[in-house]
Amino acid sequence: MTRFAFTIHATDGKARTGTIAMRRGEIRTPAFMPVGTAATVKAMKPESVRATGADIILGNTYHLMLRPGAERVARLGGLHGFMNWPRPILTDSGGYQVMSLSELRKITEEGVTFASHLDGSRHLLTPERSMEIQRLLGSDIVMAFDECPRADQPRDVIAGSMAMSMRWAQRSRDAFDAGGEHAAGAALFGIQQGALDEGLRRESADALRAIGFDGYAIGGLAVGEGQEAMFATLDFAPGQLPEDRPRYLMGVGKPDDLVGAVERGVDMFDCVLPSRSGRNGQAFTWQGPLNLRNARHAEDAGPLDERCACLTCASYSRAYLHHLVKAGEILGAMLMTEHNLGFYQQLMQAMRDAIVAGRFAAFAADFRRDFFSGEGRRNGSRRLP
RNA sequence: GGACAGGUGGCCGAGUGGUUAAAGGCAGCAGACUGUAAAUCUGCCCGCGCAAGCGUACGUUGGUUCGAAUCCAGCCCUGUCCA
Repeated sequence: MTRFAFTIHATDGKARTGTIAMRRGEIRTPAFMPVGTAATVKAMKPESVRATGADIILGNTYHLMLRPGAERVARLGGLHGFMNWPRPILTDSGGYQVMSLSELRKITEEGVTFASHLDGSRHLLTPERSMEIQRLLGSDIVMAFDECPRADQPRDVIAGSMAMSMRWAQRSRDAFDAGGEHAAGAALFGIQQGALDEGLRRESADALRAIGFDGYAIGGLAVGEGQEAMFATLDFAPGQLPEDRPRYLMGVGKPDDLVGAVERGVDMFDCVLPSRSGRNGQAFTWQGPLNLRNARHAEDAGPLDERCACLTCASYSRAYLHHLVKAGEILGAMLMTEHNLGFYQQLMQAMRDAIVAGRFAAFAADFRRDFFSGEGRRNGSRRLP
């Protein structure tokens, strides 16, 4: 059985398309991975997530260790069976929560102590414990435990944080490798840090390369620096990482972020945006984002997007979705999430096709023209008679 | 017919002499959301004005007072109970 094999099928400029073969299934790249933090992609059944075209989803170490608990998931046979998602799962290490729950944690060289956001109880997360939790969950792609610092920190703070994350990367590697049977079937990704600084990114990449990982993530971006700064960093960061390994830009992003990042050599993405925005009434379309709460959709009988092949667009009007969203109906969140995740997967497929066809630049230009046309915001595609 | 209770901005509902264009909630109108403490959060929400400000406004009419949504009187209306 293939543990982990990344094959690049075609390249176009810096953009690449390929597949990652793993025991639980194949991942087409560039890939978008829906986020299922608490063993669920919110508002979606796993079958529906798969139907959108997702090959892999995320789970989260911090959230699952608090509830229902990693050992409990292990006793129940692992995360895949527990949540009925038989395909690959990537688990984040809890590194992001070091930032997002900053008011509830304390960092030392040993690890991070969190006060649970659920009941205030204290929990120590170390590289070793993070690896153990991800093993208990049965993760297919395990992420090294890192610190994801905010973007607005001084350079020496970023440098110190990055250096510690690299030491934690080595400890993650060692702990993962001691995982026996699980390590024989799963992959481990290292995470590059260094914020927007090319030199720090280089140091981080070299440190990770020396340790050796199955894939390399670019962390610490999309944390408030803005798209221009993120792209400026992505102009060099992917190239610092091994060319024959997948590059995963963590936590990104908006549709135009994805296109710009693929253009710069990124292979994998995850983001809560399509699922969260869906629950909050925002739909992504080829013509840009739509806020379905807006009154102008109230009598629009057309679909969210004429070009979208998702199940929501096949059967439900903007008018109906507007009603559901305004009324706070659960179905609104479900249909909107299904559309957004479907749209993201169609975007990824379109990028893969464009790379194979050797016309990625043209695709990106067309995409931006339409996405920023404002058509999506302007008016409905069809009116009630 | 009588006795109580009450009439506040689209709705519900605080306020009970001045700092009240009037709390708060809902509805409405927009905006945000990027390795998920989020089916969440933020702003606007009487009219005119960019603003300062001006004009209207707490059932209604009149009165007390320097000043009233707040006190007094008449009237109108609503609810509950009694006949």
